[in-house]
Amino acid sequence: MLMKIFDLSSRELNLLIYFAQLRANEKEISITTSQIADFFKTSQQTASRCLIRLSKELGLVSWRSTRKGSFVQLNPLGLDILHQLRFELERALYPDLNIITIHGSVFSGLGEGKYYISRSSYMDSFVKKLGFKPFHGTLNLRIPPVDVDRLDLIRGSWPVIIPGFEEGGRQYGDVLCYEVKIPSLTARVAAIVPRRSHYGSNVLELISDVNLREALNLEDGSELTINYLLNQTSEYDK
Amino acid sequence: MLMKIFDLSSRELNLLIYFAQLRANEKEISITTSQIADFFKTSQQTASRCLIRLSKELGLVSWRSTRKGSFVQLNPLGLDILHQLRFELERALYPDLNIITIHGSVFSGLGEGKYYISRSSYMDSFVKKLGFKPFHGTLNLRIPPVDVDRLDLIRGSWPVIIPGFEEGGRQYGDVLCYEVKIPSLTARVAAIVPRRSHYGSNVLELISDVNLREALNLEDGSELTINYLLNQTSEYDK
DNA sequence: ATTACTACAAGACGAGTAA
DNA sequence: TTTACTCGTCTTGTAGTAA
Repeated sequence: MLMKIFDLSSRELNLLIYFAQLRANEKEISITTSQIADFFKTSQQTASRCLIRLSKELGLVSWRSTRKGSFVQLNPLGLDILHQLRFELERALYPDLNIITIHGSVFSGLGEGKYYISRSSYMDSFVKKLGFKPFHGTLNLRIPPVDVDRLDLIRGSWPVIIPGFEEGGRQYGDVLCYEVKIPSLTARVAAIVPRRSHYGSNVLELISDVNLREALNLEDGSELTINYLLNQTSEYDK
Repeated sequence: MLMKIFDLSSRELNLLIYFAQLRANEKEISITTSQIADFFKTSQQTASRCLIRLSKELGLVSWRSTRKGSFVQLNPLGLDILHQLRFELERALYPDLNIITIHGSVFSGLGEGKYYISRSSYMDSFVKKLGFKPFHGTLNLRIPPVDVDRLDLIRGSWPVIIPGFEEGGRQYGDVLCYEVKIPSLTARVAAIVPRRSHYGSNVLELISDVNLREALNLEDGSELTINYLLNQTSEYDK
């Protein structure tokens, strides 16, 4: 489950930041509870308890402890919290930023997106949560490096969550959507991040109530601009 | 006094973010404690106490309450907290960012900086805290808009604090310094932000143990590049 | 409506300590 | 050395309510 920054104490939040600064999102790092306690000027017991809660209760870090020390790694949900915080902070410090524009170039995927979104359980949720029935296909966009930072900012915002399900013994995960606009197109469009917390990735899938390839006369390599509005009534506070 | 993000509870931090998103750093906003309580899914009483602590105890917001509601404005120290958080978060999410480069163009000030830094009490602190005796003058730099964002990032880091004092019935405030490097110059250099929390401002004063104008052969309008190293042993945890 | 007090409940913290 | 338990204390949140 996606978690919100409100649900964390200041110390837990700061601990996630501390771990990320030590590159604990890339690899497991070695640390002791006393080191953490020293850094936060608190007791070793509190540091230990904090670590237990972050891993067992909240699932934000992977963690194993031995008699000689602890080993910690941020997991995707933990990184997600930090990106949420970044998003809220950017909105706080730059309230004039109302729109995030990113560019992408169209490319053909393996048709996986098409297969996934056409599962009826997903389809029903799309209609219910986004208010439109997607065309049975997705448009893949590759985002240039210079725009990935802004894409991560979008990922840090609270998504429309299309819940996962199980079908035929197979697990289908939650799908995270962000409603976007394509300039001079009235159609409803949403960007899909198929797997949770793929920060730094440079691909995006678009769904729409129309066939975007036809409507915009796109082919592989075509450039496309999408806009994300920051101050739309968000599901953040629900 | 400058405050650290560790000293705030999660709710206080989130409340500052919330206020800033409502543009409470520019102008006083009208809000009720029940609205805050709803937003954070807590009680009206807790919201009230939180507000009291943020204003009376911590001095991070200006606040007046009436029988009909409250009026809140972020003060510079509150904004400062958010920039500190942004700095730590950027270091967390982009740990490869080790150096911040900003450009500036030299201009002549009114000689105020020279007057200020040559107060003996400041001078003594410079030697003690920075480890060098500044040349009796400052170099003014004007930062182009595109680099102001990075300048704010530097301002969000924990500064070397040169304490203020009183002399002849006049108050001299704390001076905040950030040690920087000028490429291909071995001299010690520090950037000064004369007044606290001037986020968004586009000027900077440099002090150094040498006369920078002479050493670099600078005149008004000359371009200068300065580097700020992120992972220098920081005073952050002191 | 509001804000914010008091009183009590729930939760967090740290000292001591076992493993 | 570690981690992490128990337990007493202190802090923080909420309900009721006054202004």
